[in-house]
Amino acid sequence: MRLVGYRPNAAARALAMQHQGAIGLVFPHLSGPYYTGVLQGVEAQATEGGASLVIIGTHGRTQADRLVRELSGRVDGVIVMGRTVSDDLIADLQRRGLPVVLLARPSVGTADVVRTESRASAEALTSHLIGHGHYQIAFIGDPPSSPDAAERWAGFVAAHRAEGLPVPIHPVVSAFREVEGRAAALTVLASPSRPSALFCANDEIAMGAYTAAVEFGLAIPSDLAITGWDDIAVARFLAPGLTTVRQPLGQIGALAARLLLERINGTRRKSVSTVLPTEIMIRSSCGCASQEDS
Amino acid sequence: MRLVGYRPNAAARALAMQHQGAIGLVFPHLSGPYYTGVLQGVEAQATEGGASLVIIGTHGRTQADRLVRELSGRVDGVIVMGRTVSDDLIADLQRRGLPVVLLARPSVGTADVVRTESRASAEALTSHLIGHGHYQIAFIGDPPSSPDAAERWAGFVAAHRAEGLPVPIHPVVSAFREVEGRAAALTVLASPSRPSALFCANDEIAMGAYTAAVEFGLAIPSDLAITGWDDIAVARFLAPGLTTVRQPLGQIGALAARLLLERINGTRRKSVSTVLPTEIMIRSSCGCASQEDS
DNA sequence: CTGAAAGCGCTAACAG
DNA sequence: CTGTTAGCGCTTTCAG
Repeated sequence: MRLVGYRPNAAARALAMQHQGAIGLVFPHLSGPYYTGVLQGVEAQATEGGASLVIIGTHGRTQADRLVRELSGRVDGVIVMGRTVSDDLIADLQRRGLPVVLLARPSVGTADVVRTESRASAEALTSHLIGHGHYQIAFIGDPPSSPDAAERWAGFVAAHRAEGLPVPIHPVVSAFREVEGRAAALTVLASPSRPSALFCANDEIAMGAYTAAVEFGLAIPSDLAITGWDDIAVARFLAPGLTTVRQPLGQIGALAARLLLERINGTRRKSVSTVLPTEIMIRSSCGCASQEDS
Repeated sequence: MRLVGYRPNAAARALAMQHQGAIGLVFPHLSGPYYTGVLQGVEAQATEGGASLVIIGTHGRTQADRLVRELSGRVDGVIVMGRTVSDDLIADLQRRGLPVVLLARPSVGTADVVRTESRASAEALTSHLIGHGHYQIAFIGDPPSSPDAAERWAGFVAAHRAEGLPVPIHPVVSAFREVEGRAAALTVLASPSRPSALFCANDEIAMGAYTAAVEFGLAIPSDLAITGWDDIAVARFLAPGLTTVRQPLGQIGALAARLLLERINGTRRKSVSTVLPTEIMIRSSCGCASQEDS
């Protein structure tokens, strides 16, 4: 049997070997550089490891659990990002013996976890703003919707406490999107107790805040200081340059994929939890003197 | 047999039904908003149509054909973007009866094709620059590497011809990336016959050109006019606002996915070729007076 | 060491 | 209308 052009049937092989040769990635949605940055890392490592990558966005759907359960049948393991599916589902997948890696998400059972340091950086960044003389800083974001946002909020609060300032009660709610960030910033800028600085939970919110500042005729950073999070590509192109916190997006995804593949290949048995470092990128929007952007 | 918690085995089902319940997407890479914008549209329509989405980036690999051939066994149809795999492979997939949709790529056989209008817009945009008094315009991009870039170059050349200007001989080569755009712009700005305008094949190249202009101490648009392509989110945040051409990224991807699903479901038999319209977004970098960005 | 046979878990065709 | 059986194409085991 030396038939040239013979193509093995993937489904038959998968059935016989009980092995799909594919991994799954579950994310909330794909808008913005954050998720796509992580996706890049996952994609690279998946093909590197000889596995296909099946992706699914939950888009806040209520039936996300059902979709992911269905997905789980066609893959050898799953990477779950943020607040996409219930803890129950994740526990269930593990119970069925499916390797699961959690990304930017609280741990469940024995699943491997990949996170980035958020709390200490948020505290340091907030202290930095306070050091610039800001005593009224608004936090724009939505902690309940995202574990990462929750940690940034915690660090934000901690800095106020450490500096002996009144502890902020609640954030100005905004999803991680530019339009919502603009709306939230407009609201807070119109309030009687207008803050002198905005701590935005990510760079897209910060972009919206820039727009809002322009609409209010406020100069950044003299009238209003702004900080972001993620250090997306545009951060250095904003005028003035956006002070923000860089996360190694590609590395996060790559690491998650590698951990998953190790579990699938049986290379590793004990679960690991990794926290990747972040880096505060000081530019001008926080009030620091303009300098060569890096 | 009313066992609760029964999970059908996807591989067995796929084998029995000769139907994978999945579609594939082949792209060169995921960097930048263009491909991820298209991906968003594909992802949304795939889950909408009840199909899983398997993605693969070729990253300029020489073995891209092999990878995609392997992928083709696990899906019911494939969307192929740009210059990722050989025409031979595409023809081969069709021969095996696999539905194929081509995206931003010349047609092969009976495959459905989704493209955006490029040539006429490029000609109009070039004429616009000429209308601003520019007689020395450099095209930065790499036509051979991308069918879209090739069309933009063709329109660029056509405009020179139509306006009775010397016809440009060749483009300044740069991949669709910011760093390469900056390098290409630096080269051309250092040349003795420095152009007064840069027609960049996409917005990321244009961003690199902005950086290069700053490094040369050139003011945009008075010393150097710049245009881009795609209208990515940051375009309006650049200072000055970037004049560019908007493509409906999400729609492109969504349409491709729908066409593929129609073929898979057998809803449609005759092949279609769609050209989606683009829109020139005039901001300030071309030399037009600053105005409210939209 | 080579070749036949028994699943893998499902669907679809077929009897009863 | 319900219950049984024969594949789907591969891997793996077991005889020969």
